[in-house]
Amino acid sequence: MTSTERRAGRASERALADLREAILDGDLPAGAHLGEVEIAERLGLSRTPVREALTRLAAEGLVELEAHRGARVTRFSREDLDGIFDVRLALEPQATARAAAHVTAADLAALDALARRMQELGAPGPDQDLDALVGLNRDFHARLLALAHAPALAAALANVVHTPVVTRTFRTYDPDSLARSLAHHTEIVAALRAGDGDWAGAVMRCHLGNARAVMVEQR
Amino acid sequence: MTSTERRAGRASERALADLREAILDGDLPAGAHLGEVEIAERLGLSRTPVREALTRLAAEGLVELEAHRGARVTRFSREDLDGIFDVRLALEPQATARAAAHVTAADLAALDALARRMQELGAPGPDQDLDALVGLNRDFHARLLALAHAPALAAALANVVHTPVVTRTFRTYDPDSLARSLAHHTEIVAALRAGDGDWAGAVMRCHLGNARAVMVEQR
DNA sequence: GCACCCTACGTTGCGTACAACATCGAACGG
DNA sequence: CCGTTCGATGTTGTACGCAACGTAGGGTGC
Repeated sequence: MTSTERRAGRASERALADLREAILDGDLPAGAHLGEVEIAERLGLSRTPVREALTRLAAEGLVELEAHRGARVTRFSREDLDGIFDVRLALEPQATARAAAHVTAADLAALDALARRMQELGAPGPDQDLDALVGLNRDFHARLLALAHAPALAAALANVVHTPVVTRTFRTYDPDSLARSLAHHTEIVAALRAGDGDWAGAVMRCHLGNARAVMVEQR
Repeated sequence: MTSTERRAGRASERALADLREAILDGDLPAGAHLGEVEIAERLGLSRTPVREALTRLAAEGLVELEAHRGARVTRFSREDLDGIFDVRLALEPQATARAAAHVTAADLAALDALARRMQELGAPGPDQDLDALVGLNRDFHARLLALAHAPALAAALANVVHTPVVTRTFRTYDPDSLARSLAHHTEIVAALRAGDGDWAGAVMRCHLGNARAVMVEQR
């Protein structure tokens, strides 16, 4: 999600995407040790592109590098998480409000489809699939952020909101909080359709407040 | 290339610090082309650590990498600058307000010294030294940010507020704006001394508004 | 038995060589 | 004379080898 995706022939790029995906999906748990040689062999590359990928992941904050002791997937404490929500609350409502000025009919349709699908998958019952929500949620927020047309704002968020934490915790939502969260998405779409940025921003603020409560309680 | 040079610290760290300083101080102007070999030879290193430094600078947004075409110092448009101020306005006042809760007498003394020195150096007359303000200003804001004890907030700002732009523009302040700006620093110290975070945050908001006006007008 | 040192190992950090790619210039053909 | 193509050249991208560093384990001295 960084703005510097344009470099590096396939190898380094692939290592970066692969590692990021593995971390975000939880295949590499927090605190896991990442050896350069191990990763390189697993991807069929040399250490060089792997090393570059790790450097960039470290800049994003997804991994931590210790001198001569390798890389570890970053661990987040409750305080870290709280600080992250402070930043999100300061920036994401503003971004959402701005999105109202740029949103097109096609964007609305796409966001609406995502929101509705999430409500289907999140509804209690045999068809409930909390894991599938993860990707959809990421997509929804990413689209919203892009619609703000505020690159600096997006960059600030991207380097702090390490979605692995937020992403993998849908299972920890209690039924009421989950229902609220999914309803917020739908309400945001409604607000954007009405062209009311203030409304959309306010809903996002609710959305984050609700999420923060779940996260903080969980730990 | 001698073994004594290497002892000073990790090569890539030095390359990173050196390059960042050169960009922030304007020795490397915006848009300047950065060749890996050229930098490597200038620093007496191989391309490897230089390359790592460039990768990290790209993640910070200070340079842009184009595939097989090298790195360039990032150029900022007026829109970019405006977006950066949006982020600063969303985060820095909050950070300043939080600093009030953690500030110690020693911190206050250091901040006060910085603010007073800046007022001396900024005052019109033969002793005026606008260039010296640059470093002091960076230091002041960095200390303030650290006092907030909010790592996520600091990280979000660090990856967006590319001070090169802000830093080198003290010469473009008109006398009134400059006087206001320096007075704000002093007032922030006063607010912190009074333990009034709201006041401190409000001053920071003024400070940024004033700076934004200067920047936007300038371009 | 305990503490300390010292050695052996695995890891990262850096240097160097080679390959792939992009750009620019000149020669050729229309 | 202009456009196109092919080669020359410089750059970045990748692989690999060596050295430095940190760590752990065994051995020795007390």
